[in-house]
Amino acid sequence: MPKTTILLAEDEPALGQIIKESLETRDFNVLLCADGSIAFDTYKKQAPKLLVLDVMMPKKDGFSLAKDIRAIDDSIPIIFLTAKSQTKDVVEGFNIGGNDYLKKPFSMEELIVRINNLLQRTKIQKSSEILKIGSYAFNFPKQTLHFDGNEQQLTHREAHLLFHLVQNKNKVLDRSLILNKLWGTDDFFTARSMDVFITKLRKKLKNDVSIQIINVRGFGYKLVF
Amino acid sequence: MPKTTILLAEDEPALGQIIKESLETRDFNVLLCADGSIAFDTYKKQAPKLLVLDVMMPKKDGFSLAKDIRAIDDSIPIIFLTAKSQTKDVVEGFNIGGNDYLKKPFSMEELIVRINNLLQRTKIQKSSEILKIGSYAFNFPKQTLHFDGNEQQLTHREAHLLFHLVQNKNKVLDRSLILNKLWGTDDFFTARSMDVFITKLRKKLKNDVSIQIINVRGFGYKLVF
DNA sequence: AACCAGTGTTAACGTGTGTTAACCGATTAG
DNA sequence: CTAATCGGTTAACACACGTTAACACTGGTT
Repeated sequence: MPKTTILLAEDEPALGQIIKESLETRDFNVLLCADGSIAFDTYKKQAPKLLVLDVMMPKKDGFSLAKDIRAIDDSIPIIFLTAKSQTKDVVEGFNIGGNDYLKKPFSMEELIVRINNLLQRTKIQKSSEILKIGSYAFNFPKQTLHFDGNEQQLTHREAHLLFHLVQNKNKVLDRSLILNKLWGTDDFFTARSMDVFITKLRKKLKNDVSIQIINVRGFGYKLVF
Repeated sequence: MPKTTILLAEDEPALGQIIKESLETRDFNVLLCADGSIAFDTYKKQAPKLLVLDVMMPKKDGFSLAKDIRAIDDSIPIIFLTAKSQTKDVVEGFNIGGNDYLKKPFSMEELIVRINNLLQRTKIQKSSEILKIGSYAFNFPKQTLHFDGNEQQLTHREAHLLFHLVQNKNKVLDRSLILNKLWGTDDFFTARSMDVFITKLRKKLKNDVSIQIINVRGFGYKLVF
């Protein structure tokens, strides 16, 4: 079993090193970054499984970093570390999409417990990799849709687009967000391409009439069922 | 829209009452229980959506209670409250299957943020939220209006405007308020645009003559039925 | 190398939504 | 009574999106 990689963004070298070593004794692979902007590059290159971000850092702080990462990845668990004890910051942290929040000083054991808790949650989500969409069953890793005993195969793009729609069900999924995430750019052609895939998904989901992919003009799409 | 019910198990009456009242001002329905065994009975009878449990309580403590509830329900979010600051307890809390852990003293705002965070994660589908408007059935998430078996599709703007009218039924819905909320600005053109949508809604609701969107000159509109 | 099947992109055309404009009636202030 | 304002209604318009099909690219097979 390969080690789980954790990205740790902490500007204070001494503290960062201690946390890194502690986590490594627990069999994690730790990428220590001294600043948010370095962390962002490292994130893109190394694809860690979890982020531990200090809020106050030079150049790019933890909140700003989290915001950028959330724009392209809304499932990776994020834990904030902070010396601030104001509730305001906790609130902001959760609003950005952080999953947990630890006030300094904290004990290593507590950090480890929270890391394991979050990892387990995402593991459970992944193990129940079959998502229910109305009377359909959507197997994301296998890229299949089941309805009433029959299976249809989805393509890579179809599956990913549907996955994001499901994750944001009953919420409007922003057009440019998904374009940037799946296509990498948001221009005229990719937008038209996306329209084509929406059409394809609607066709493949038409057996259950209670499922709808609703367009919100100028914003994006909303999956409801 | 029914309120979300939260079960709060806290043996100290003064603290329990304060938390209860604070949560109630945030529009939660709170079941306050003075002990774990009472809480367990209440849980079974009332089926709350989330648990906030004090760890140290007479008769039956929070951990023991959580263990019993987890045995029959492994999805309900659990938040532990404790005066203990030992990491050992945090660890135990997560092991039992708690989702979050707050050390006393904590700020109410922080508790509320964590509650909302957990609820959002396990959000129950609001898609079954069907509002009745006279003899119409209005499904807001699906943007549909049902009357006598037939369905009409509403556009995004129509649905939102109608939603706000319904939420303020029999009350005057302020013009500029709704303009700012739906359009973002309140100028001549958006105001005329809104008039057009009022016309559209009146047309789509004309099957039931008892429904009226009444104009209050200079103020706004009132939906009555 | 030629072929094929599968996937995604581009193109072309059609449809729907929301904004703007124009014209009208109703209400109210002076 | 008259002018000014507000809202009601319809239609024209621009543009975002829907749909279909043709096209191009990829990787595998013969």
